[in-house]
Amino acid sequence: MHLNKTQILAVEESAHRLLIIAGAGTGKTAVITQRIAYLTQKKGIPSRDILALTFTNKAAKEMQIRAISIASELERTTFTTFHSFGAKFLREYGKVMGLYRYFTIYDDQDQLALLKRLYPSEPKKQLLEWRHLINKAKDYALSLEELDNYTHNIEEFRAMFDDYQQTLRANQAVDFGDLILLPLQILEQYPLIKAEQEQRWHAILVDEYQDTNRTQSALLQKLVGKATYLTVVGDEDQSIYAFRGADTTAILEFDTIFPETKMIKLEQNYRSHQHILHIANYLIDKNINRLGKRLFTENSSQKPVEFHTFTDEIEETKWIINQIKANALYKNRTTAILYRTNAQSRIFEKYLTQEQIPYKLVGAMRFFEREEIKTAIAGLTLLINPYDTVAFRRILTTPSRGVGAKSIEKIEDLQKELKESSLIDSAIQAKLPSKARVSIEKIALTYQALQNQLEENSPLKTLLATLLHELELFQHYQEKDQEEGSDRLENLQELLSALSFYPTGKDGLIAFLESLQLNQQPEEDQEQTTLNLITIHNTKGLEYDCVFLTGMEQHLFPKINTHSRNIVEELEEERRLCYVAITRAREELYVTHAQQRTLYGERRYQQPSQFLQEAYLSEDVTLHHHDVEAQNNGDHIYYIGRWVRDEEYGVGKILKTHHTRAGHLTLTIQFKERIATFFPQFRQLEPIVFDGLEEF
DNA sequence: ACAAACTTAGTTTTT
DNA sequence: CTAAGTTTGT
Repeated sequence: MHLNKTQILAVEESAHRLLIIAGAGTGKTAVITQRIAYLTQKKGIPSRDILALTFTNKAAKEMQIRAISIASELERTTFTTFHSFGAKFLREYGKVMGLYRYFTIYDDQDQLALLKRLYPSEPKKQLLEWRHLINKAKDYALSLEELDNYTHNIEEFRAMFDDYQQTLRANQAVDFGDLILLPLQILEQYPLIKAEQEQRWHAILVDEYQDTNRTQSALLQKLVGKATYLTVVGDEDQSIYAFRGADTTAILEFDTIFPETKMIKLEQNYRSHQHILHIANYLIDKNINRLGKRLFTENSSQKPVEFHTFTDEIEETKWIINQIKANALYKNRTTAILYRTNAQSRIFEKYLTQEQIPYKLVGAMRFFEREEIKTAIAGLTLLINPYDTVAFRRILTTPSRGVGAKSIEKIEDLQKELKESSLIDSAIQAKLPSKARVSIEKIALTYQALQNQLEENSPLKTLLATLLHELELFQHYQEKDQEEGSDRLENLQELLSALSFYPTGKDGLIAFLESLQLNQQPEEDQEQTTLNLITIHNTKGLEYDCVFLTGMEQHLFPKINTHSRNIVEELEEERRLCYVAITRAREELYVTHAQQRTLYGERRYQQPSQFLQEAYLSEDVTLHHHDVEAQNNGDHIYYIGRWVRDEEYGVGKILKTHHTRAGHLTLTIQFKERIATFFPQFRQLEPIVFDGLEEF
């Protein structure tokens, strides 16, 4: 691996606090992995005392593989996500917070299910808001007093929060927020554990630091001792998860949190060619809130970036697919069609299927979020966490077993009274309608048998197969598959085979469940597939030879909630998102928009995205029209003195027409309020005929 | 307790 | 337009 001068500086920096600002495609993974190797080899830090934290399991795995390929002793280094780290920490130290080793991890769905059970009559909107506030409180480590500022009904919210928290604990469950917050609280409250942890890690490296939330940042501070080498790598321009609690102040103010920080910027990009990088730089420069950097490349200029205008989304799709067909000759080339919202993938799927072109739809529905998988997981969870009411409820109600809301409430109430008794034991003792009673007894018997199997160390695969069979889940989902033509049974089969890689017994099962709850299941490599359909958010960290950035239309991208208080901040985040999209491309970039599009079953006129204007640099971009009318008339529809109506500025008169060096038309127009110059195809502009009206 | 009819709201989502 | 959620009827 050849490193440039700056990269070497970053790898060998001896400061204990190092902030590496690494722009897109500047080789940050190479730098982190090389630095880990350097720390072990030159600074004498044992490889097992190094902790590398990432946000996704994929990134952790990738980093681990690369590190080990540099130095095999790095297989002892811990590469993990913040959340897995938290989970592991809690399995070890959670006891002080009343958590047993077998606790369950609740995802967003489970959280909502729990809230819904606590407050069955509250409208969904309220529950969603509460969940949002709960997560916010945990992500930002807010005190209850601070939290009061976020809600109108303080009393009600506090009571709800208490309820929620107590139920979580009674269930022996934690949510994602707890995975970070509880370790932080343990470190705050137990100085002995803190002292132990400070010694534990001699070096900590954090990837994608721009995505840390406040709690993660606070946890990091607790793990870092004076002698710890702390290295964080990030890029504020690629922070696209603010809406989920990521807080760029962590990276922007890193040096105030950790004094005597050395900052190194990696600005040489090895991924994209010059035209692509130019427009990316030009666009992101419109953001105010950044540390500021300018990527450059020595990659020679190739094909300019192409901007394409279509009459509607069908034309857009057809053209893109033709383009892909034409380029199919190049093998080993990766291509991606990017869009802002998942719904946009549909039309591409439709036409690609029609043309029989294979593609991969990335990240639409995650494996472990599928209903049948969640049910199977619930079944297994109940086996090791007999207090998990969310899992219990799922098992009791899928398939329909004659056990309804009333019965479940009775069982849970009884369980609360009996305290130590498991939910299933409580169910046996509860007074229930006969139909429910029969179902419960069957379930109890099944669990008795499974419990035995688990203790006898039967293979987990056999165990799950028994569970699915005895609880009639195989049958249930087979029927569903026939009804709706789904592949649920197939997914269950996949789950079974995944299970065969885990050791037997409780520990194996805990490990398996945790890997599912934290989305650690291996997935195939997206970049290997030739054609990918993917949302821009999902492309972070990925790169493609050829990128189609589609649906570049105002209100679709940027997509901004008009009720929002921080429109400016949201717009900046959208701009960063666009920056991420552009910088995914290695060789070819096509940016497309349609003038009309059907959204929510309604035909709408779409204005071109403001980002088209903001990224347009005439020497790097060529413009293309696929509008039949405009092509026929050429430039003739716009001439000096002609009146036009612009969607934003209203009516105006063309003062000047001009052709750029690249041959594109610009118009200078006198509007009522101002004079403006722009490319007509970037605006919703139409020539108008006046009946002798010269005045505005 | 469950299924069928009706209403309603539509970003992005690493863990 | 659709998918998901709510209400209504058996």
